[in-house]
Amino acid sequence: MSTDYNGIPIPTIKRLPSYLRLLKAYRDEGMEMISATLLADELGLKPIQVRKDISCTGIEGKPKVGFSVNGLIDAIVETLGWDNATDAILVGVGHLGSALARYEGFGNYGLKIVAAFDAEEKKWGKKVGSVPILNPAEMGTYIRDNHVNIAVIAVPAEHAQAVAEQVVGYGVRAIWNFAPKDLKLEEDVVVQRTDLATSFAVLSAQVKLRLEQKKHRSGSVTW
Amino acid sequence: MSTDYNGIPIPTIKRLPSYLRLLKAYRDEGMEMISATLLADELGLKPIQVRKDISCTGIEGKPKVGFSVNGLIDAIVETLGWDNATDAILVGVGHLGSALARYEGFGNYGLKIVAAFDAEEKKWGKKVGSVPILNPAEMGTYIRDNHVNIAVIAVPAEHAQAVAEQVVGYGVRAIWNFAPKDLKLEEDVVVQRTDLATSFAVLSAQVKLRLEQKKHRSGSVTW
DNA sequence: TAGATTGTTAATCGATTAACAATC
DNA sequence: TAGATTGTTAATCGATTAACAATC
Repeated sequence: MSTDYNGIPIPTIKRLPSYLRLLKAYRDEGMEMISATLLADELGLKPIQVRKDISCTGIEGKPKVGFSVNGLIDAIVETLGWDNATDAILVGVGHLGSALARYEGFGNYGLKIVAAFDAEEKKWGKKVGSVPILNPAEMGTYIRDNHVNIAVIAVPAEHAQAVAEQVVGYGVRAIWNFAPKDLKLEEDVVVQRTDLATSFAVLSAQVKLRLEQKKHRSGSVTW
Repeated sequence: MSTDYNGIPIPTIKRLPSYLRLLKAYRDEGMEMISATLLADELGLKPIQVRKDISCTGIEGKPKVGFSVNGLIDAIVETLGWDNATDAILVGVGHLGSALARYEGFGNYGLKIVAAFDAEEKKWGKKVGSVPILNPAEMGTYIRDNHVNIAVIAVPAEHAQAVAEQVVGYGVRAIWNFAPKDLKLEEDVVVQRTDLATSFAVLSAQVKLRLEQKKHRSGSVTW
């Protein structure tokens, strides 16, 4: 009975949104079936990897034909839990927070930012995009009354930990953290950090590596 | 001679910025030596992993004492190639692009956005933060004259591929792509995608898994 | 039918983790 | 000295990839 199921591999989960985007584009072009081979080619992946990923969604294909585009779309959406929209609050309406509040793509992910909170009094009562900005003092009431489970944190790094603890105290179970700060929270709170530094680190390290390789090569033989 | 060196493991690279942030904070508090144990504890990692990561930077520690805080900071900065600032251009000054242009943290990563380009004529000549917004027609000249190697792309998904090809044509060697689109480019162009969908996918999948586990548990035995 | 594509099982690869000797 | 911490070498774990039979 101790299945100890850890869900779908995280690398697979990270690729699912790319499949989904592509599939929706193909669907809009009227395509009904699609092969893993084509998806792989389009995304620069190996067909076998795409098939493995797809198998995680529980969808089965037909040899020689491929997979149902609509079937795959539904399966991925369901696998990611993007089928029913989840309400979330945003904390911190600075430059980044504003951009997030105005971002229209969240609907595709089943995410809806229903309210924003900011420490600056002059913002209270205003809106960012279609999202009302409220006084943080109302946060607890809001979270409890609206059964909000997810908080998007876009406050300065030095306030992130405190804000996180606060919203968790009010009942939030998952945090999407845009502040450059590693949060320490109870085990059972899901935290996902989206960090520009981390992302850029991979880019710069690769650029550096390329430069060194080029140097090495030109230093030895030219071919 | 065929070392076939692939550089530092990507998971390690992704953790380096967290170490760096923490180390800088400790340095500012006057700490001179730090142990992998403490770093690990602070970030919720295992000491052995921190030691392995640190060893990738080439820094050596002293048994019982730990590592030099300043030495580690320098080594990480150097490993990531964040030691000398790189000029980059930003393409696309929408909500997200504006937030990126105004972001003050890039200095810490050795990244400097020196110019922005946007298709909207009314933005030309204006500034976003301290970054001038220019006519995309000038992009080629700008990139070549200023030897720009990195482009940050924050245009709508449907234009991302075309913009990427364009800047690469002008000499850009690395692209930080914020558009929800997988770019197909020559092998030797470094591309890093920072995608809200991907990030959120991991969060939602984990939330979904937790809910299912909770359901299972309450369905069977309570313990 | 022949050939492309699927799904499964096994092999490989790389990162994490464990064990432990070296050392300040 | 004793004990904490390092660095290395080996074991484990998990994801990717390969091989191949099944099938439309």
